Amino acid sequence: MLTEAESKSEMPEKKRKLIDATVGLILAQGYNATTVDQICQVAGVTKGSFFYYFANKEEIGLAAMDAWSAAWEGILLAAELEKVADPLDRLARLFDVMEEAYLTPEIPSGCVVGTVAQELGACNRSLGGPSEIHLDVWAQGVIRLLTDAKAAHPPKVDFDPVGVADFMLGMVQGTLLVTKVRQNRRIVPNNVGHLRAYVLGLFGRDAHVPVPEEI
Amino acid sequence: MLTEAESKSEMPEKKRKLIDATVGLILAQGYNATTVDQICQVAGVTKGSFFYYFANKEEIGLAAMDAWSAAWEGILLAAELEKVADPLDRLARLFDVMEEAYLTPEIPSGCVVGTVAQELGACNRSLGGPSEIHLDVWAQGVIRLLTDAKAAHPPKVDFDPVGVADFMLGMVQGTLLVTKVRQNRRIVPNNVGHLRAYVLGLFGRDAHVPVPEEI
Amino acid sequence: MLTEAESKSEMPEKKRKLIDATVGLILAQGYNATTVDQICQVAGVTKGSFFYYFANKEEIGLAAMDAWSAAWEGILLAAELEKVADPLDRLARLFDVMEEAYLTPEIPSGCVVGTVAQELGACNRSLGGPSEIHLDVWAQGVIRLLTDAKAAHPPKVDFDPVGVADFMLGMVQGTLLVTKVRQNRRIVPNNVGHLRAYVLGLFGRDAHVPVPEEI
Amino acid sequence: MLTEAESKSEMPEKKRKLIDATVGLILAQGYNATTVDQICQVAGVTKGSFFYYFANKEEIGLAAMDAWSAAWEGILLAAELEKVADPLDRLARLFDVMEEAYLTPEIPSGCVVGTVAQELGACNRSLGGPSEIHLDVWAQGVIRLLTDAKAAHPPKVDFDPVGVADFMLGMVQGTLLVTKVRQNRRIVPNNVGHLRAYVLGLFGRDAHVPVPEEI
DNA sequence: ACACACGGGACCTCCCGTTTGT
DNA sequence: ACAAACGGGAGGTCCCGTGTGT
Repeated sequence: MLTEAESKSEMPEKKRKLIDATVGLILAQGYNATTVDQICQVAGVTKGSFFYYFANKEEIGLAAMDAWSAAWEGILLAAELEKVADPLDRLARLFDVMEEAYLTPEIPSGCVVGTVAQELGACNRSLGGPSEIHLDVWAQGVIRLLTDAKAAHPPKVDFDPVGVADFMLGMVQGTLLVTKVRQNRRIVPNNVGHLRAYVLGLFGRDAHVPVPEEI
Repeated sequence: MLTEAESKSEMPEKKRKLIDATVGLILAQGYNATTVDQICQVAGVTKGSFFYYFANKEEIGLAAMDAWSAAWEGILLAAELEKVADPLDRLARLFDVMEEAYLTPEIPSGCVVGTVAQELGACNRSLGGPSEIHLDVWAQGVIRLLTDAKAAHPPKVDFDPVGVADFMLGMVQGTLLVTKVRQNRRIVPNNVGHLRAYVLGLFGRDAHVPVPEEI
Repeated sequence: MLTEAESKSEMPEKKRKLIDATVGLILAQGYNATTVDQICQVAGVTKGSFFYYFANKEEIGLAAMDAWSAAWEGILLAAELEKVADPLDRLARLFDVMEEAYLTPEIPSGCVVGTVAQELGACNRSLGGPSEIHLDVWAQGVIRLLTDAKAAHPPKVDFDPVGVADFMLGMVQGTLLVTKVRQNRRIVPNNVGHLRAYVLGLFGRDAHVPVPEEI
Repeated sequence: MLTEAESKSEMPEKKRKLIDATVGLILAQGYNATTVDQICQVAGVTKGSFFYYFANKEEIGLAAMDAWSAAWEGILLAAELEKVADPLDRLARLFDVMEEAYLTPEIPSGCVVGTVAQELGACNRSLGGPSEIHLDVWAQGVIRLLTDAKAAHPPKVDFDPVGVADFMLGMVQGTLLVTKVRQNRRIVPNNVGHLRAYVLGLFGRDAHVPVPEEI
């Protein structure tokens, strides 16, 4: 989603602060409960500026999702997945990156895209549509990894990369949702562990199934 | 959650209609976007009646979650899981029931509890707390099944029933979330299929991994 | 105001409780802030009963004022003013009775009639009118005392009993108002003391002017 | 109370109109019966503007009391009390100013502070507290006058300036209350007359006791 | 590029009074 | 005589977005 003419780095500071504030508020309260005034207050910016940069609340919702996806891409880039030679190792590395990212305290738990999808997916397509696309883009990345791995390592049982990617997407979103209500990230390593065990297991590669004493 | 003195069946009709309307609206738009006026209109009831039965919007939110959980328990009861002798078969049956339920067109897709949890879990504990409890109750039922199955059938690899139940909970919630944005239930059989394959696989029982041509 | 066919003593208990609750609530919060539901709750009665005994909220407001005036008459009766032979002594006794009554902790401070008069006097004559009459009835009683005293004891300076009664009425109402905000009755003896000193002074009778160390 | 950075003269016009409207409405109907919509309508301002200037109804209640007190200080300032050399003459002049002010038809009869005190003094301290303070400030001004007068003119009988100021405060508030329900100001000169006679009498100075034919 | 003032409508809540039934 | 259910509307608050000016 860095297709915008104006990438986040070369963005006016006020605009960036507004987006950052929106991301934080959506994670904390969801989209509907977040008000424009709140965003402005947290960003330390007046409403005049807000409506200069964004035509309406929806637009900053889109921008927040874009920023969120870009941040996630940044995490993957920083992980230098492409430097891992074997496609299956690359896939395995993805699970580690995910677990690490979702446990980093500096990154608020939750997912802006998933939150918007849950709240508006069914009733507001102008935001729900883009949220769906963001999720699909995420899934496509995973599909590519799975396909490459399949090409390099014939799986023990045949599977559809699309289906497994959807399975992983659901797992991730559900884990973040439960994490939010429980207000702790305890289940992250557990859920990612089981997911890794399953997916790598499809390739016949043994992965550790999480057991009580570890957690 | 049928512990209330007043079960849904012996409830005043208007109250029942209000709760039903709320369930539908929360599934469609989420909690925050649902207004009291909307609920009344859909239920065909006046606001005077609404506030006779519910002190405030939060209270009907709680009632909607209770009704939702009760409905799910009703589905499990109707499935007569307890009549399945072998605990592992019982567990296997659960996946079938889940898949069937999430695909029944009469039951709107999504989960009231999960929706409330996503929107309010982190910022409104008076609703977030109960939503968390509902999720935990669901998980506990699964934990029981897993424990019984473990007792009857030594698993191929050891696992923690609590962790696996959390994994399943996350999977279910995430699947419903993605289903909502995608506006179709195509991933339900896929995700439940993978989940079944993984969990039964822990017991060494082969389950069919979903493949493309089936979907 | 015992002209009602049904005096308070031979009143149904529920009706009496409703009136008592109303008196207390008006003293505590005023007329407008007092709701019918509140009255019912404090009285331990349902709304069905309320609207059986009173056509609307205004009517119980009138009844509360009547009850309040009746209670005050009861205090005067109990004080047996008429047994004091000398009219001026009778007048002097009135001040003592007032001071005592306004300091009795069991009697909530404030005046139902004055409160209604303040809130509705200018904009709701159906309650304001009767409140005015109640005040006038009080004043007339004082006028009688003053007139009798004047007849028996030629005053040092001539005065109009009506004017002095109004002065006393104003003083009493103002004192109760200030007492209410200050949330203590400290000024009661002070103000009644000055009032007594002035009125008795008109007759040349020395009355103690309140001084600091007493209070 | 002119300590606010923003005195009424340099206030946005809409804000001023809102306060003026509130003052008028509180005098006419009291605080509780006055609605925000009414205030806006009388002021010729929309609700959007109202809530731009005032966070809530309470806040404009405070502002109305401040404005009212400031207006009264303005009257005293205009009367140039401080130019009267003799402290006792100054005190005497205060009675004239009061009588004059309370009889000016342009100034609506009643007292915003007293009205709020009566309605909310006992049950809403966020408004009751400030109303109490306003009354105390008024009393303190009188205490100063009485103390100065005592220093310059040894009184005939000793008295406590604080007690006499409270007496005067009660008298004023009560008079305004009765004036409101009677819907005429006839008792103002009478009550102020008696009050002046009493207070000046404490200094041995003869003041005219109001007699019938004058009124 | 940004700040302030403003408009108007939606939303939750509450409250008075009525209706229906016993 | 009383209780429960209900109707409908008003009130306080909030919130998105617009205008005007600099």
